[in-house]
Amino acid sequence: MRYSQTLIPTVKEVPADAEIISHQLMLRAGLMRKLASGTYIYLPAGYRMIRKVEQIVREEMNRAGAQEMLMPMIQPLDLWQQTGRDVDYGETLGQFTDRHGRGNVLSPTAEEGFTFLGANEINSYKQLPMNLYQINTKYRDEFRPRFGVLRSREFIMKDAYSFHLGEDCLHKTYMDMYNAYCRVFERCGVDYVIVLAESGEMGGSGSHQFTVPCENGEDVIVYTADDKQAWNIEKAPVDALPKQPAVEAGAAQEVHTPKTGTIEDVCAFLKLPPDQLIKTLIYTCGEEIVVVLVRGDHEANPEKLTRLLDGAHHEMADEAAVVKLTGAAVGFAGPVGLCDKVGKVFIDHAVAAMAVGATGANKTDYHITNVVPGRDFPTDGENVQVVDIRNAVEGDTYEGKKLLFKRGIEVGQVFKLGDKYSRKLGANCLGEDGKQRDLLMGCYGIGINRIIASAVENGHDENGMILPISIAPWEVIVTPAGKEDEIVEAAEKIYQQLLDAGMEVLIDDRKARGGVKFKDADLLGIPIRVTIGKKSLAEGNVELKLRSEPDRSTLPIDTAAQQVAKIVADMKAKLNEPKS
RNA sequence: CGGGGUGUAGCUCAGCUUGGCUAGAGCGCCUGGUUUGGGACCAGGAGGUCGUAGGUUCGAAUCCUGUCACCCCGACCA
Repeated sequence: MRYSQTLIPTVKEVPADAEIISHQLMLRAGLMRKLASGTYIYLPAGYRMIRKVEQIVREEMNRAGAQEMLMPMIQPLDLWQQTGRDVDYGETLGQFTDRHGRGNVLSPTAEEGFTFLGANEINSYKQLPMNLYQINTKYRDEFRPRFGVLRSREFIMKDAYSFHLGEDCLHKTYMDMYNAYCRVFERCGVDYVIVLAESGEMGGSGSHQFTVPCENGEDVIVYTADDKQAWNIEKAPVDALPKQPAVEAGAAQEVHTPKTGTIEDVCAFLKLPPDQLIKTLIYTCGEEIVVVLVRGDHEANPEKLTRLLDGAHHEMADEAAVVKLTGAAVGFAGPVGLCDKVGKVFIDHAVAAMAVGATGANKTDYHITNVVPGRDFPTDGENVQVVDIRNAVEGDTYEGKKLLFKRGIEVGQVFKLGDKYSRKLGANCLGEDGKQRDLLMGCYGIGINRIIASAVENGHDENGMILPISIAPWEVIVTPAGKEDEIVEAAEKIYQQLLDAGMEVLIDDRKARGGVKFKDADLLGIPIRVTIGKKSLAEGNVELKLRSEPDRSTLPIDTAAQQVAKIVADMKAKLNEPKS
C-alpha cells in the first residue's frame, strides 16, 4: 500500500471531544472519524485492523468447530416479543416501523434469530452439537455512548450460539469456546483476565467474562488477594460481616428530620456515619413488592437480586407505589412495620450484623433511630431472608481472603443459556430415546472494536500507538528519508521484496520531510519501520526500528527483506505461544 | 431522563463580561522559493450565513428566548 494513495488523515492536535487515550489516538492516527454520538466511520487503516481482528476470531472459531453464517441485522419485533426481551431490553433496543406498519428491531444481539433457526432446522440429536456464529454489526441505543468505541451505539460483534441435548455436551462446547477465546486474545496481543460473571440480560446459568485490565475500563473486576479467583463486581460474593456486639440501645425513637430525602442529608442531620443507616429499597416484581435492606454506605447489587428472584423481571418501584406502600414520600421508607406488608424482604448480611441503626419511619419527614435488627423488624420469617445482596467494597473479604479491585474493558463473554430461549421459541428435537426435549444453548460474544480500543489503551506512548503485529494495520512501514533517486529506488525495491515475501507493507512515498513521516509512522503504531536514508545507504545498509524499542539498528540492504520477514514471523509466533 | 459544559475556518482555540469599521491566531490546505533524519522557514493565497430559529437594538459572534448537536457527571432515590 502506498501512503500517498491511502486516506490516513493523522492530526497533531488532540481532538476536543475525546477523553480517553484510545479514543484520542484512534482519531489522531486517522483510524476513524465520528459521524454522530456513538457512531464511527472506520477509515482504511482502522478498517484493516477490524478485518485483522475479525480474521483471527474467524480462524479460532472455525478451529473450535463453529460454522460461520450471517443473520439479518433487522429482525421482526414479534420474534422479540415472544421471548419478552423487547421489554427486558427496554429503550436500548433500537426499533422502527416499516411502511407496512410492521415493527422491526435493530439486532443488539441475536439469540432470538439463532434460536428461531435452531427451532426450524434441528430435528434430531444426530445433528448435535451444533455451533453457529456470525460477525455482524450490532446496534444498541445506549443511554449514553462514551469513550469512543468502548461504548458506542453501533459496533461489530462476533456472536456464536451452540445447541445441545444434555449438560455435558453443552459444557464441552462451552469449554471449547472458552479455550478458543483465550487463543483469540493471546493472538490479538491483549492482556486479559477471566472473571466469573453474571449473565445479565441474556439469562442463563453460568458465564465467564474476558476482560482487559485498564484504567479507563467501565467494568470493575473484584479479585482475591491471592489472585486465585476473580469476578465481575455484579457477581463478586462477600463474606458476612461479624455481628457487632450488642449495645444498650434504648427504644426505637421517631425523630423529625425535615427535607432529608437522601442518605447524605440524613447523616448530616442525625450526625451519624452512613454505615449506621439502613437503606430501604423498594422494587416491584410483577404484582409483588420486594424490599431490599442494605447499609447506608453500601450499594444493592441488581444482579444478585435478579438471582434471588430466579431471574424474574423487576424494577425500582415508582413514586406512587412507594407512597402507597409506606404512606410517606420517597426517601422515608424503613423496614419497621413494613415487612408484613410486602411479598419478600431481602436483608443484606451487613444490615443483620448491625447492633443498632437509623432508618426511615414510613412517615414523611421522619426517621427512626435506635433501630435494632431482629428487635424492631424481623430478620427471619417466611418472607424474610438475610442474604448477600450488595456490591463488594474495599475492605470486604471472601472466604477470609481480602478482596481487591481493578477496572477493565469487557471484550468477550461466554454464557450457558440453558433452555431459556429454546423453551420460549419451541426449539426442541428428538433425543436418542425418541423423546422430544428442549435444546440447551450456549452463546459466546466478542466485541471486535473493543479489542482494538483495548490494545491501544494498553499499548501507547507519548508518540502514539504501539500495536501488536497481529492487529496493526500494516506489519512494516518503509520510510524513504530523502527524495534522491537512489533512496527512492532502494525504498521501492525493498518494498517490493517485502511484498513478495508476503508481508503487509506500507511505503511512505509522500513528498514530505523525514520527520513528518517518522511522526506518522509512530502515531500509527506500525511495529516495524525500515528506513532508507542517505548515510546508511552509502554503506549498503538500511535502518531497522521497532516501534516497541527505543533503539535503531542497521541491516545490509541485500538481506534486509529476508531478515525483516524473520522478525515478522518471530513476532507473530510469540503471540501464538500459549500463556505461561 | 436529571445536573454541568461547549458550539466561531478542515483541526485546536481567542474574541462574548462592557453590542460598534471588512471576525482573528496557530496548525492543516493551495502557489512560488529556500530547506530536507524527528511534525522546517519565507512570501503570497483559498477557506467562516459565528450550530439553528426568533426577539431586543440604529446596529448582535457578543444581550434575551426557543431549539438542535456534541462532551462530561449521574441516573440505586429511600
